[in-house]
Amino acid sequence: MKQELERIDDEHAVEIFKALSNQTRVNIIQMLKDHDSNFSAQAHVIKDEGFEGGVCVSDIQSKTGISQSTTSQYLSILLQSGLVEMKRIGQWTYYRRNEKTIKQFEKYIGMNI
Amino acid sequence: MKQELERIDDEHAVEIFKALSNQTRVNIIQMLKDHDSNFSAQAHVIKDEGFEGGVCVSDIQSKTGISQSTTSQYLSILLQSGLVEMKRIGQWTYYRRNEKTIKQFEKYIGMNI
DNA sequence: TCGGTAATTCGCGATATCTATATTTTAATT
DNA sequence: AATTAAAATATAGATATCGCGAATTACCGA
Repeated sequence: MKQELERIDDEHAVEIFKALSNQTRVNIIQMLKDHDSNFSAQAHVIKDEGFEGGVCVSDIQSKTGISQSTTSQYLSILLQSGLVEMKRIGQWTYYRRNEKTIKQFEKYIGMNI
Repeated sequence: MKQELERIDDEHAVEIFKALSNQTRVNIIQMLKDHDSNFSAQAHVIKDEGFEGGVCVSDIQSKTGISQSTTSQYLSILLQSGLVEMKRIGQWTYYRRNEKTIKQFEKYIGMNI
């Protein structure tokens, strides 16, 4: 995954635009924002383990309505772009938003678009 | 072209992300921002005619380095998304940024991404 | 009306994206 | 070791994007 220590450059920005140029992937980013209301109670939401806000693939999949494999691929596209980060714990892979990148991206838009 | 009277919805946002998911198109948006330094003097920059900041296709084309037909297509994608607006004057078609949409887009990012 | 220049549209092959099913990998459980 | 569940990867056909050259349209000036 993209390690955006500094600011986002044009190439990285285009990669993010690509990642967001699909309605389902935008939905995923949005539902991860409200993970509490979207994945409460029974879902495999990480509360401890140092990965707050993380949601596992199958829970995301059941929300999107698309297949498991597509969900997995879409998550890896989002991961590649840096918009989300992931952590594998046991047999689950948890994804959550990477607010740092998202903030940098916002800043990029304001300054470069 | 998209007439964004109100705020941008998800569908429109995805269209804008698609428009920006290409380096050349991002370059065009950026060079139109600095139209003064990019297209000074000799260029067919509109100073009057009520379309300040407008640059014609051939001037944009010579800056991008891609073919004239591709430039034209890219501009129509940007127009469709609402990121730019255009005005035909005589045999020239002038394009300039649509700051209103861009501002709304920025706002969308901040609130919905 | 006839050229000439600007711009759009058309047609195309190459490449990429979309999204699914099937398979494999990883890890937990019994 | 066998079973089960989660997730990733492989494969594939349909569709979309990329970017070009060629053809077409639009508009000017002579």
